[in-house]
Amino acid sequence: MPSPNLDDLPDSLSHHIGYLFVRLGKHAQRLFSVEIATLGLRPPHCDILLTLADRGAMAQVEIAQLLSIERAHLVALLDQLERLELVRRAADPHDRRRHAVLLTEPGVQVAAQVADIALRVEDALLDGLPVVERELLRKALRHVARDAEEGD
Amino acid sequence: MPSPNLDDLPDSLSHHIGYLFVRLGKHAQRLFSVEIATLGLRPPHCDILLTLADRGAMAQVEIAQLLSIERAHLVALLDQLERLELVRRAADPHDRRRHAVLLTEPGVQVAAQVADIALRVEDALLDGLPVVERELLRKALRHVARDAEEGD
DNA sequence: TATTGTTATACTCTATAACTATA
DNA sequence: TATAGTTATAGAGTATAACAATA
Repeated sequence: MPSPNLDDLPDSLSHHIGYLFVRLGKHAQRLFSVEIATLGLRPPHCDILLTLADRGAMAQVEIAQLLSIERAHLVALLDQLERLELVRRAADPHDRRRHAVLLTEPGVQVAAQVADIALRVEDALLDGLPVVERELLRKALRHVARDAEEGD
Repeated sequence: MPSPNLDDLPDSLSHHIGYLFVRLGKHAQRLFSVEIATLGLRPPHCDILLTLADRGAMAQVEIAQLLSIERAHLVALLDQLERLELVRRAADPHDRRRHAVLLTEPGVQVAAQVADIALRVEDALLDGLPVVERELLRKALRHVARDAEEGD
């Protein structure tokens, strides 16, 4: 569903930074979701692929903690990625409870495509914002996101 | 579930403005949801209360369009608000298909409480950000949110 | 005993189609 | 015909509890 006109909303919403975060988060997700749907993926799949591309093999519990995905939910996501042959679960020789999850050859390539799509989406999202302000925005968002961790 | 440490994530996520929007949107929702839960409310209920406080009586279809809530979903939300006696549906004399939705006396008071909670949540969210940067952030977010409307 | 992966369950949000009563 | 409110259904995200295998 499209976003409503910002100026028709009450000021208590349209000027509220928390509301704007929620609204823009949904908008960004929507733009990104449309693009990656062509690859048969949804956002959490992409978080996993990008993380494995960066970190190499990880246990499921490690992926879950890092990405704030419930251990229980991750199971189905990895099943789907395995069915697409983008990741595989290997035995961990040191701890037979664990599965080492890693990218396959096509998984590496799709992860690169996803990173590319992410850049294009950010560009579309911030089209009207001058580059200098864009970088100030990035800095401010990272600042607030770091502060948010303290309260957890 | 708490947010993971930003710096443990791959740069493709931790520096991506779209990802930060999604992440901060969820964080803001979580903070706000905890506060309003004491009133028996969830975020969409609050959007409705604040809108009615600003606009006065509205038809359901108008609320739905303004807040990007599905007409079908709005029905249950209003049922819940009616059960809490915060809004009521009145007959529209000009069009008997329409219901004029309006705040009750307690509804007006709760809407004011919600607006107050929203301000406190924003303050908690942006605790570490200097006021000047806070206003620059608000301006940038509103800019991006307005641009987003064009693509809809 | 605690941890890893798994299954099952439930609630919210979102999206869609179809029904009714009115226009 | 089209619109307003309603009902029902389904997918996705999130949260919780409980189980088997392993540490």
